[in-house]
Amino acid sequence: MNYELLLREHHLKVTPQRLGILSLMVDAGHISVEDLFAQIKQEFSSISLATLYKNINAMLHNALIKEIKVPHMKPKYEVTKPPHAHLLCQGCNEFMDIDINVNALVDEASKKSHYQLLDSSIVLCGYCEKCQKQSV
Amino acid sequence: MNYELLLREHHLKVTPQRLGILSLMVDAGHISVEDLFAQIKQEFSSISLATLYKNINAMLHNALIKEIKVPHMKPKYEVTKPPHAHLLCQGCNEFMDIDINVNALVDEASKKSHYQLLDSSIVLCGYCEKCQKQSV
DNA sequence: GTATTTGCAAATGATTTGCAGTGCT
DNA sequence: AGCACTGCAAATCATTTGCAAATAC
Repeated sequence: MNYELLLREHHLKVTPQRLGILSLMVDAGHISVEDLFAQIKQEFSSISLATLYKNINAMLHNALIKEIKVPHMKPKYEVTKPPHAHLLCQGCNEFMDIDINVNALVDEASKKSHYQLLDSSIVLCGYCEKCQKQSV
Repeated sequence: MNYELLLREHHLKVTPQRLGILSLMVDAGHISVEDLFAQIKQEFSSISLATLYKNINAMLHNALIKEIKVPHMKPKYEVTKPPHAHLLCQGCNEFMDIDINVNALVDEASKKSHYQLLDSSIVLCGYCEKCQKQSV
């Protein structure tokens, strides 16, 4: 993925810190501020938390990235993708996208409520295959 | 609703503060810590924020109530109900339950992922009928 | 060259903790 | 009686802000 272009398309100047943030975020899929800071410090030992927060906010503002609020966890951030749902394993904390038909749900909600729906935030919680077996 | 019984069933002692919290939470449907504190102070002028937080955490721990994390807003709390979805209007901040078929979505996700799914957190965002008209 | 971004330090805001006194069962 | 709950004050943690120096365009 071309992160320079991605930043320019969203009217943000290209800086090494921002390229690093995007690259780590894409690699991780979803990442918390804390984890992102720990990882990016390995590349830019001088980066400050304030810079990280400012950049996350700038990217949120331009919808380059999206904040996902997860029950009982710190918020996570992902580079914006088409509507999808998330799965959280309460055993091992695995957190992943799942490709299911979100549209059907949104359409139904829209019809019933007469809302014009633009965005969805869906997290399904439970236990992954591995953790189900271990908990027996 | 019998709040005393509800507390006892969840192994929590009955105190006037807790009865007040539950009553306000049920009346509001969903409420933030801030709003809850403002409202409960009218009844118990001496209640402290620390007590409110401790009680919310105790009730969360026993699954008497549930935390709902809403994009761009402070978390809200509701007394536990059967699985459902939420609607948020980005114009007027109306926040409400919507009765749609969450099961279909959960089943699909479960089949695809082999997760055992126990809980869902669903917020759909957009504009209510009124706000759609006003924004023209 | 100008405007924006960075990194630091300090400020703010939200939530938690420790403790002494009070209330529930 | 004994343990849990309350309220206060202080502590902690996450995030934001102001500012001077550095960087992007």
